Amino acid sequence: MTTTAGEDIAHTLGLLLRRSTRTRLHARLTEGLGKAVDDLTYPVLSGLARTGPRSAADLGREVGLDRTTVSRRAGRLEQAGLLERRPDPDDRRATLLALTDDGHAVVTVTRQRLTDAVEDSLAGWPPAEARAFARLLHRFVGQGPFAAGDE
Amino acid sequence: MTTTAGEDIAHTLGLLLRRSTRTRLHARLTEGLGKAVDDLTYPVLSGLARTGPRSAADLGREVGLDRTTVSRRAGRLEQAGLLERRPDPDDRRATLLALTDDGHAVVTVTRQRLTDAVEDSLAGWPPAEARAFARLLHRFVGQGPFAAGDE
DNA sequence: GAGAGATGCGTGCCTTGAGCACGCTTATGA
DNA sequence: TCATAAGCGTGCTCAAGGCACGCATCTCTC
Repeated sequence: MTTTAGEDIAHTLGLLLRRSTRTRLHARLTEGLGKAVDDLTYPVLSGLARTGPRSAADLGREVGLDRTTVSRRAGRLEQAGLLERRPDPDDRRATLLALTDDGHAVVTVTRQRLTDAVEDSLAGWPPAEARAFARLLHRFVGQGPFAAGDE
Repeated sequence: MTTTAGEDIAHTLGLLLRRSTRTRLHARLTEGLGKAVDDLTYPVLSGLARTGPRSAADLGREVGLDRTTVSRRAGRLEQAGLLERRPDPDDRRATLLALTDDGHAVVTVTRQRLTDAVEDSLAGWPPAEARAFARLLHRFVGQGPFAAGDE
């Protein structure tokens, strides 16, 4: 049976986005980093790594969660020593969430593990195909049905 | 700054797998299909569509959920008329979860919407690149760090 | 400079969802 | 025929999310 490229890609994306696929990958990437780093709390770490210290409300707006939810997740990471709360020097009402050195290390390790896993799976590929795939994937995700755009 | 293909792909995958990305896509694909079809219950529908009628325990094993969890999700879909419970003709203890015609329609519509969205985003691509991307993505997901393999 | 409204955060409360344990029904095998 | 296993529903408990309230601080206007 013939399929169009769109059908084929849609089907493959379905597999990729499946919950079981994601949780397996997440478990693998964060193995041994402590139980505080789970699929709920890791986005807090990586969100802070991306932008530097900021408030729970700000981070919550980005990820679509209530600020109290972010704050409680941050609390678990704080207990694990991966994150600290510091008073905002410019606003004494505000509290900034900031990664500790250990917190940065967790993000670095996790990202490196993903990169390693990807490179392992590309090991047998002709370098030109790997680069072509990287380029096409980047373009697709940037403009595809996943781009934020409208909200 | 130069990046390897692996780094680039890993970074792009990070974006793709982000929760906000997924929930936005899910909302878009299931819009107007009734509130019973959410990100928790849809996998029940698609799981049944994939294999035909089967028990909650069986489906739960596949997706890594307790049978009671699957059964309760199925209950919501049943109330919405998307799914029905039928006695297993071969085992009077067992109950099979089976899609109704409406349930099949929901899965069909959702899949079609994903295909359409993908094809829209490929509209400006040279057909050869689209086909190449489909092929490379399929290969990557099949062998990459996402493949089940070890459990 | 002072007071009113706005903004930021923590905490209590309620709802939802997940999984476990128990009990009942039906299969299976000695 | 009876003991054991297997399947399912339901009650219970726990974790997590969001809302609302209260308090502290900021900002703007007069």
